[in-house]
Amino acid sequence: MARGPQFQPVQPVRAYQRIVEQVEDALARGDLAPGQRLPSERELVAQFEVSRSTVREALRVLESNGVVRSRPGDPNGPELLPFSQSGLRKQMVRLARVDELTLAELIGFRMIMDGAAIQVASRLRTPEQLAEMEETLVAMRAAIDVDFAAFSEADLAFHDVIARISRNSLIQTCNEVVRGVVLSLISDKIAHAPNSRALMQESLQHHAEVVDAIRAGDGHAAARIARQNMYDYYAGYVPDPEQETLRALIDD
Amino acid sequence: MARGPQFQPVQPVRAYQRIVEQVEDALARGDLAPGQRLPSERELVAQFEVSRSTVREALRVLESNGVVRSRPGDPNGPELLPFSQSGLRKQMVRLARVDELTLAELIGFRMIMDGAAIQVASRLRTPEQLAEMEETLVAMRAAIDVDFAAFSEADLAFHDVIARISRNSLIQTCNEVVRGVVLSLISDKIAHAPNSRALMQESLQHHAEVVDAIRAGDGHAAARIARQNMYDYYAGYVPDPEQETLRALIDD
DNA sequence: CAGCTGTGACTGGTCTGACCAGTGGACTAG
DNA sequence: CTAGTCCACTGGTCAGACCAGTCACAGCTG
Repeated sequence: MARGPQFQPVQPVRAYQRIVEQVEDALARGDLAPGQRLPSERELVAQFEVSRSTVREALRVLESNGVVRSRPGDPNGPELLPFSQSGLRKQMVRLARVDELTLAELIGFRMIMDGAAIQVASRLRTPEQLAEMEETLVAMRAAIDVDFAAFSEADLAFHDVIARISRNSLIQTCNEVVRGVVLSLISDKIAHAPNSRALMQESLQHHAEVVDAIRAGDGHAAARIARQNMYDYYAGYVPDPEQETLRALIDD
Repeated sequence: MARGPQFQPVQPVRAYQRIVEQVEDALARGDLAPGQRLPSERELVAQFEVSRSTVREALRVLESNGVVRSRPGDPNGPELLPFSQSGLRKQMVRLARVDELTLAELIGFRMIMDGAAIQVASRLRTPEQLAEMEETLVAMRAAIDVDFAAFSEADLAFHDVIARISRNSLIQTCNEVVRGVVLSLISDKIAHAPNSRALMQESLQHHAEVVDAIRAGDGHAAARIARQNMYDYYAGYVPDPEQETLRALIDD
């Protein structure tokens, strides 16, 4: 069993892929920057010396990856977009939809992420950021009198602040994405629950306790309360056997 | 300020986008499954009643998202792929390349996720699964004498077992993806470090301690050791100011 | 002079039709 | 039943065309 050179499977490189690579490389090198424009399709045809179909396929790929945006009629050509996490978000949504994640997995994930973020935040937060958190609490209280959508939005703002304080945008993105998926699965049930107002009030109460713990600098307690809150909030929609797995996440 | 109906900005929907949507929806609904084949491009032209350019642009988008793969000459048509992490990875790498994600964020994310998974695993693990973990330790020890790549692979197997025990495939996937991204960023430096062998040995030692703690049922300690290990392993590659943020993650 | 408007060059979106190299299943010869 | 040949069909690429829409600008209006 002589161990020869490690050959790689070779697949043909399509013309449009090379265009994509060239654009992305130029972007990574800084030769192109977000906000700038790409030449028009017909101009690219001339520069790359390929047909318009090929150029367009490359542009479609770039567009789907959130690198550029083409608008018909724009004389300035396709726009190079600022880097955003929307592509990452799209992929995660796909993961959630295709991989048949259970609600329990999604909620468990959030319990972990949100708990961790809160724990870190309670250590790193400045007084100003604490005040910011308290403002979002006020907004949540006001939103209860509007409707569930408003409350949900205010809740999102709260978690946003937390994630920002924890200085980890990856946590923030993952949290937002998973939160969105969870809500898309069960927001109807929650909104139409007869006791939805009571649920919101309880959730607000829990959030306030979290902030109290953060103010006291007890990240441990803050995280635990947050996980408990999430469990109380969502566990009812999870099948019994999986509830136990979730309960294992509450304590630490 | 009458609050009328909430209008949304309307952007034209391209024909190829609708094709992408239809395919993805069919996939999400289960009407299409990975492994199956899509009709040939010319057949799709007939079904969607659009031109081949449009069909092809849709296929390029799907291909770039990791949904299908087209091979020239294949009479069976484009293949529907199982979900893979490559899309997620690609997006993260993209963000990491332009500093939208820092190494510290990626590592912090792993510390949290891996720690949480280990904590849950120490509660849910069966004796058989504990044995499985110990096997991966043996494999890691053996791999030290081969090279860094082998060690890295064995390390991956360890974390795989952990994630599986924690019964949360979302954690598992995220962990693997981020791990891959981190390695792609710094594996060179680690592999060529003069003390790479010592690093591997130390890492193995830490892993063994984690397993010990899991065996003892002390998930708390296990998670802490795991985070400490990850910090020791990677912190050297992180700029000083961000190291502090990471240290905040170690304790709980 | 400022402001509005009409116009036209040009954009991206889509379509048609064509050619090529390569694939793989069916068919054939052994 | 196997080994080899062949060809229908595939995806990749190209060329050229039309359309609706956009934006910059020239020219008109006040």
